[in-house]
Amino acid sequence: MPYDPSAFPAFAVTVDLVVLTVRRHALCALAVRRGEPPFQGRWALPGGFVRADEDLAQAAARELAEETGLRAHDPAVPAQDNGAHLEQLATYGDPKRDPRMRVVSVAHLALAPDLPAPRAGGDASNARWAPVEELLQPSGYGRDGEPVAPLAFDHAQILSDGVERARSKIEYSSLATAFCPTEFTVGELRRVYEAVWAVALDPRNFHRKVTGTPGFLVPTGGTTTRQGGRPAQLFRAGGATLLNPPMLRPEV
Amino acid sequence: MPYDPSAFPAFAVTVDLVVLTVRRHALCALAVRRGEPPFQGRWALPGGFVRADEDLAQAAARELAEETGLRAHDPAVPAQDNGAHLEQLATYGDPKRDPRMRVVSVAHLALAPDLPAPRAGGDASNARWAPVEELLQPSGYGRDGEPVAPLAFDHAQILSDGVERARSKIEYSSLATAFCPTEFTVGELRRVYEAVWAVALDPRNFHRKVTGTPGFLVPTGGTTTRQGGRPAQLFRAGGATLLNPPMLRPEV
DNA sequence: AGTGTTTATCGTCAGGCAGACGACTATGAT
DNA sequence: ATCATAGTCGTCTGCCTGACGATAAACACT
Repeated sequence: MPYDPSAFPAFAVTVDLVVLTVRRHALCALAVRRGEPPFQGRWALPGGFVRADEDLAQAAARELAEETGLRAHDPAVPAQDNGAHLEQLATYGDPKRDPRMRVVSVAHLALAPDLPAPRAGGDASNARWAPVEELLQPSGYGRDGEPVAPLAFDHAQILSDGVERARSKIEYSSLATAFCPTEFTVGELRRVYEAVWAVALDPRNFHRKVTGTPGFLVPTGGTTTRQGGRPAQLFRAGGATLLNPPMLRPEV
Repeated sequence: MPYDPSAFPAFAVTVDLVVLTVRRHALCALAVRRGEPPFQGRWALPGGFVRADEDLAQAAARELAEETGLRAHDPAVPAQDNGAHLEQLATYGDPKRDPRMRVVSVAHLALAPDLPAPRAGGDASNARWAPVEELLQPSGYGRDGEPVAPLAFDHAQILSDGVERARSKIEYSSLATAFCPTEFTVGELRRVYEAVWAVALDPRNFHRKVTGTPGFLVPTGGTTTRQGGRPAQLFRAGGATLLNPPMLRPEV
């Protein structure tokens, strides 16, 4: 298999981002409006070309920062604040996925706490958080009646894969805390699970499970009543990244 | 983000394969000897360029067939025989991973039953099954004293990721049957788990678990004594792809 | 033929964990 | 004061797992 540089076809390589957050009890993804053809005016996942001297993870972190202002968590520094979880998702390379040229896209998955407001290069009307069910419908409309689906290119497939990855990964890892602010309550964490899985969980069993798993949550000592009702203890994410035994997703 | 074709750097895109099998109670991977620089004479994972009109999965299936003669399972046809499991693993794109040029490699993971003999374009001396521990050592030597490690490029990292994927995936899926021939016994399946995880499992509890999981195994009616001892029932893989609850990997 | 070895298969028992759900606590709203 | 809301602690029951005893059916010896 010779590596003669003239013997292989040239590809463009991009990174596309599935950026997920939980807003108003719903799992939402970041979508940006396309400014030029093809799919001009349609919504798509944020993304862009990988630069010549850039690693794939670097490119994804750069795009994430450009679109949301979020810094990506360095996996080597688990106790870092104010950063989003970022991981490689999958790579999409159908020869016809972009009508103009051969583009291979390395999709990444980012999980972020609820953010003040989206921005896309400072232009708010060209970026939005939309519930994933809206984005994944064959033809979806947002609350303002504007069409938000289907997404451009194969981005519906990418988003679907990203959502499925997130849904399964919070089962056996502490990743759900990436959707929470630095300090959070057990109830807030439970509402994250309920939003991502779109199910209702028993508050008592959930409390027992997460507080009984060593290393998952560490109490900060403080309390809050920001959710109403009795004051709740505040926690922050512990060092444990794997949940064993896992949190079980209820059957249907 | 303009898509001007001159505005992006050109990449070469390859597929690399982690082909795993179980031989002589050990998890083995397919390695091929490099015929030209860089890393000439060293062992590497099989792989090659993605062609201009080819999907990534097609390219991986083609490389797999070229190197092993195996056809890849079509995931839409679960009851297919004589095919290997093939799935995308991850993508590696460090700018310096290939010293000559910018190469992005989409690694794939293939699981195959024990095969008669490896072949690399008909040249057996340039392909071999090697235990993954040998291939992953900082400097490993095969049973014949020939150095087999370290692998070329970043292939040790890719192999390590593939092995970890296989180890975790047989926990919660029926993927371990991909290492078995069409018909197999419970004991043979158990030896697959033991080889992949490098642990010893209790035959009685394992038998209870796999025969008690609906849809995992379907008896064919036949028996065999090819492992010695009391005749064992023959099974084939059932339709179930997910194991719930999962098979638990022992601690330690 | 008998004995040992190997592998397969069935059973038993105790501990751990999850689902269902009762009870109580501490806030803010009316 | 009363109610609604959310949080937290317990109890009970059933399922699953790990540890391990016992039996079954083949082959290899002697």
